Amino acid sequence: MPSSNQQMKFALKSTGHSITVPRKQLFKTLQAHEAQTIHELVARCPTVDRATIYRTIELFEELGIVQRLQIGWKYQLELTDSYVHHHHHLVCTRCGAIIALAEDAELEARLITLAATADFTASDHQLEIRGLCSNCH
Amino acid sequence: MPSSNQQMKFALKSTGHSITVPRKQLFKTLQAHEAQTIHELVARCPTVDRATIYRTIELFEELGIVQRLQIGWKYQLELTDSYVHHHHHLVCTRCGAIIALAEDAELEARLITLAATADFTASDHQLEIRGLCSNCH
DNA sequence: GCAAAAATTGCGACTAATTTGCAAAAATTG
DNA sequence: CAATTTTTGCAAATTAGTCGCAATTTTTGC
Repeated sequence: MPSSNQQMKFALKSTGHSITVPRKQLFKTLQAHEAQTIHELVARCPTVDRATIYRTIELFEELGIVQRLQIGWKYQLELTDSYVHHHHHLVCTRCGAIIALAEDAELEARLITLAATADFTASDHQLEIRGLCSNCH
Repeated sequence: MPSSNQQMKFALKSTGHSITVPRKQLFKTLQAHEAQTIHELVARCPTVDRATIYRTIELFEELGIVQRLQIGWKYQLELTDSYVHHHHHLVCTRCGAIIALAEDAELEARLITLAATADFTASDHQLEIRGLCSNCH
């Protein structure tokens, strides 16, 4: 099984892109956190220029490596299902915690079926559940 | 049953806010479209100042009247479940169409159960399914 | 309805976020 | 390794979002 690192390199190579230091750096940072804002990413990669970060995120999105989530006021970035285990998010509306929720076969199956009723071929999805976490009950 | 218009007015009044022309205007525009970016909203409400739009959206979010979705590159605004029937979104990755998908009891029930297993009290959720619409198959 | 009080808006200035052009640097090719 | 192609960093330019404040609109209590 290819490591997600090799997978990322293949995604770049196979589409004619180079494997560069900033790209590896950003990928590593993305792996290190469940979800993060662009601002956090910029802060965590001090050696990479802001413009490069924007450009790389855009490329990673096109290649299906990262996706954006709207959680609260600003969007957050995280690796897609191809790079981390598919999961959903529990967002505590009181303390702001973001908790990963493992995928559930029953739920996923229902999704596909539903989409199909609208003659829609689902390839991917994203679910956010808001509420109160155990600490904030 | 109160019209969603009356509901919006009550939400403002009961929290000590005024009912103003710009607020009614924005609400009406939000009702007229499934989801729209701030930019579209600004363009569709030429008589309302940009700053007022941002302030109103912020207020509407606090009052639970609108919510943001991250679809594609920029966030989109839409009325919350209290104002339009609860639903989810099918987003076509080819043509960009956003299709509303009616809620499904089985799905909703599963969500609550899942959240509960993480000792999380769900109050609200948002689901986006990406894929290809019937026209783009 | 009307005048006073309170809340909101529009405007202009301002700060933050994102994009772009381009020469220099790094990666890829053979 | 030299030539070619792709990226990067930097600075400048846009675009998005915020803020202070005087003018205007809403609301309140007759």
